[in-house]
Amino acid sequence: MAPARRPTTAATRWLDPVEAKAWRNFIDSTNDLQHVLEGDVIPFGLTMGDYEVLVRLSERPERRERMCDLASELRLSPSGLTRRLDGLVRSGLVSREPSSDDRRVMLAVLTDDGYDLLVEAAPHHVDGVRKHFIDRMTPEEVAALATAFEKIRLGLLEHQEQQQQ
Amino acid sequence: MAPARRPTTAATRWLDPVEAKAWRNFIDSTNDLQHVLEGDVIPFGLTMGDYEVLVRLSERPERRERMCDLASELRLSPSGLTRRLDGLVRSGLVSREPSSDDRRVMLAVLTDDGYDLLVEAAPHHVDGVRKHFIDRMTPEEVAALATAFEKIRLGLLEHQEQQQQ
DNA sequence: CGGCTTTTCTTGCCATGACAACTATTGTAG
DNA sequence: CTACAATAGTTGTCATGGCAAGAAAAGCCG
Repeated sequence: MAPARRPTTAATRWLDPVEAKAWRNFIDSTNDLQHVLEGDVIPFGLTMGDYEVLVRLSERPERRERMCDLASELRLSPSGLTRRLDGLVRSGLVSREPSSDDRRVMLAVLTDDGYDLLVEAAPHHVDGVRKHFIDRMTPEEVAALATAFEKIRLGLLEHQEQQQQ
Repeated sequence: MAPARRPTTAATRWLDPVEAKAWRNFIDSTNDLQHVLEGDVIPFGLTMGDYEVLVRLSERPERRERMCDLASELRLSPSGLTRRLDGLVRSGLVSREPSSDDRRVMLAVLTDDGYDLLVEAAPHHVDGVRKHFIDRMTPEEVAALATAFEKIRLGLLEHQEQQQQ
């Protein structure tokens, strides 16, 4: 997005109309989508953030994962994850367990209650994803989007690795 | 996203592999993209939220807009926008001006300083959008994405209008 | 005109999450 | 083996932003 009146001296390649439309529609959709999907998990007493934690843990062997790995998957800072887990532990959906390998490490473990709630909530979440996202597109568009965002994701990953050095 | 072991009784149409990939790549990209683009405007003392305010105002006639309209464009609550403007007003990039038409209304006005800073920052932002988003895709993918997200956006808009009734 | 509702914005209070500082543990180099 | 560095997690403090309540203005209806 650019200011309405553009500097004439810039060497920047501005977005053409199609590119601008892609970008703006993407931004707006992302925002609205997050809000709408939030509504699908509220009846289960969850935020989308909570839900994401349960999903990621459910995908791990033994339904457990190191805090730092979970944090980077969820794009949360270490402290952010600590506090998110505080809430989930209070509700009994997740428990903390010290690792036997490395005594610095704390494992987040999905409890049976957490798993049951996830199984209950997931259909509603997926219905929402279908209704507002997947089923709005043609299968060709879905496929194009999958490959496009795969490239975007990998590009971002590379960029972040470079930054760390 | 679904739990790793799925309920066998569900009537939900789960996501097939391509759909799941599209969804997950979209989610992850969105998160990372926001973080990266944030970095492009930090050198100008801005957050992406601030930057968005400046952009929207710059696109309006007279570079001014009613608070409530701006809030809904930016997907911010009224109070959220009030506080965001507090910061921008303090930095002198935006000023508040009561409307002469309707004395309830407060107009947010982009100052000359705000406009100048936007003009300075925009090339860097657009470079980032190109590098990490637009230029990662083929032109066909960009076009497909523009139409796909157009439909998604309109679908969400409809849904939100229905909810309001 | 007089009251009732609606709209617009602001403020109090709260949840989320980031950064920096700190502790504890592990890895590494001399 | 001992120091030093790197890693993992928690806590204090702060900024962001949402909801509910309130104030002020506008619209509507009898």
